[in-house]
Amino acid sequence: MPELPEVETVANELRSSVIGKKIEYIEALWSRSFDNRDDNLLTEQVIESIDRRGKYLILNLTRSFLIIHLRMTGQLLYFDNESDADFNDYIRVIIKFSNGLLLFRDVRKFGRIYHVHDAQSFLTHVGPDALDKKVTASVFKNSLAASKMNIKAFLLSQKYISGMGNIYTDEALFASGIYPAKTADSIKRRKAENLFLNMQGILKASIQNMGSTISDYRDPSGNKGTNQLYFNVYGREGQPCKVCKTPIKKIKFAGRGTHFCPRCQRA
DNA sequence: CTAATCACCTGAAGGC
DNA sequence: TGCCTTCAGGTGATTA
Repeated sequence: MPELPEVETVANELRSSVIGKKIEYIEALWSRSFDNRDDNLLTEQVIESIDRRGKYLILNLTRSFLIIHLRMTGQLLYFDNESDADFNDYIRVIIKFSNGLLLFRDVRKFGRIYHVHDAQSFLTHVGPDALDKKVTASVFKNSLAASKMNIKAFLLSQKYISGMGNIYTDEALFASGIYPAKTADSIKRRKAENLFLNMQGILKASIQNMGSTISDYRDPSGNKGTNQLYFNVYGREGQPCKVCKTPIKKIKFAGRGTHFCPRCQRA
């Protein structure tokens, strides 16, 4: 479900609701949703600050970290009053503060909350965030030039840059006129720079729109995003391309539903 | 190194 | 109505 803009929206909302709150207890109703990598006590720890890297949320606690990945259907729902929460509605983890409540709701149970002592080493396999300032156009172009992967799989991999998912990858490739199966190292530097700018522009615009809601995504207040109103290819199979009127095609590629305009994105 | 498939889960939607 | 298949904002392991 959530890609970089949705996770960023969740992070921003959580910053305004749970920073400074003290954990009273944590309960995992579905044990696999909470990976308590050690039995360190979380009780009494305070959420000091919140970071994000790609699709990972990082809650910096007094002495350790909670790292959260929402995967496909995960939601973090915040309540000032416990009486407003429905504990039976696919709730997998309960985080109770001395004042306030954070519920991890996850229909498909793919999401995870990891309790770790070293956030950096836990995330070593995750590449720099797609909006990180150190990911410059030149860094991006060089990593493309060094890879023989198709560009769709490259952007989805999280290894070179993190945060891009199926929606924003399809949208960024359309905006750049790049065929999804094109090899990363075959994209000319001019075109690669264009892809970089489109990718960041699309991500930032979606953050402005509080992310995209297709079905499950909600922010911690239960609100949907509105960025889905501006998709050019995702979910538009058979509808006319907004640029050239050619019907948008959907194929299975890199293991995912892949939307593109056969005319604007020539092989 | 890259690519493809399965696994982890549940629910919605479409075909018959 | 009901059954069966396919698909879904993701990723990690395993197999070619």
